[in-house]
Amino acid sequence: MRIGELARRSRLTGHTIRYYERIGLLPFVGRDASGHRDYDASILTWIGFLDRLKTTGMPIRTMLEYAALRQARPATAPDRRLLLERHRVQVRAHVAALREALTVLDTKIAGYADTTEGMNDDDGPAEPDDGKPLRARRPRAR
Amino acid sequence: MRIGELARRSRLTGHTIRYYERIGLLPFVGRDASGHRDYDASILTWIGFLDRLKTTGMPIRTMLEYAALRQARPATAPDRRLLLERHRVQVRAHVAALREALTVLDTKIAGYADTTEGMNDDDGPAEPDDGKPLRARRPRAR
DNA sequence: GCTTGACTTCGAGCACGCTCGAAGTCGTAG
DNA sequence: CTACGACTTCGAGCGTGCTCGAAGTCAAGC
Repeated sequence: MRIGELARRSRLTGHTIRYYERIGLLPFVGRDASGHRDYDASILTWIGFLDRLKTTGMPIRTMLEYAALRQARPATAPDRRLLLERHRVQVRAHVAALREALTVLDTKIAGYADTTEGMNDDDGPAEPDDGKPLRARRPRAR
Repeated sequence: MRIGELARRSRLTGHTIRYYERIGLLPFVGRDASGHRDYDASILTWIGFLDRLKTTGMPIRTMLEYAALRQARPATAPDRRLLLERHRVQVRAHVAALREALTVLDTKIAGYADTTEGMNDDDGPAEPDDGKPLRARRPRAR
């Protein structure tokens, strides 16, 4: 399979596939007689998994770690497992945050419920402020 | 309240607060005698709401739309409602995608379950490929 | 009077994840 | 022989959302 077909089937662009190869997310695949990338269908499984990881917000840098462990073949399984487990914790937290935010959204929308008549134009009362932070600050690693 | 205190209480940085004001996400607030921004505690409610929207992945550009409707005071309530409802649809879809990806993650991790002994080093069999796309392609508007 | 620290404005820079175009090669169809 | 379309490499550019530093002002405490 050449890059064009893989692009169609993976719903990535050729450009993105080459980019992924460049950064090491996709293996450096062999070229055919004309110098074109020649993919095995099994690559779709890997891309599919990467896509899931992407969906869950895993940064490329972490996918690279995982990919590297996979490359460094044998017994890196425990490391990979740990990596995924750690990520799962974050995803679950993210889902929880989303669900909470969704209920806020629901409430807000409900507040606009009959507002065709112009009520509730104030986006809710100012909450009594307890001085507590709105959410945890996450300083960025540098 | 000056910007420092607001920063602490909102868990934003002063820089970010000024940035938000610059782009119109926060109102242009009055300055005190020394030229310092002077905030009312009610701003925390707005920032808190923005934070929820951010959590749900709403792009700033959309928050700006909402903010603009809020400014353009009276009867924009139906528009704001519509905006939030549309966003809610997307958030729900995102949550669904996350949950699905989570089960994939669960399966993967389960596959590594007893891999302390070195089994399952292959990240799963290549799926029989049906030629169907992995997920919908979303061309970017330009 | 001087230092300190919290603020001000302004504009540049950064991290991330692509996205795209230029210029060239290759193989097949007409 | 030519045109085409699909590919190749390379490197620059972009959209998003901050992040940061420089240079200056101001008020309070010593």
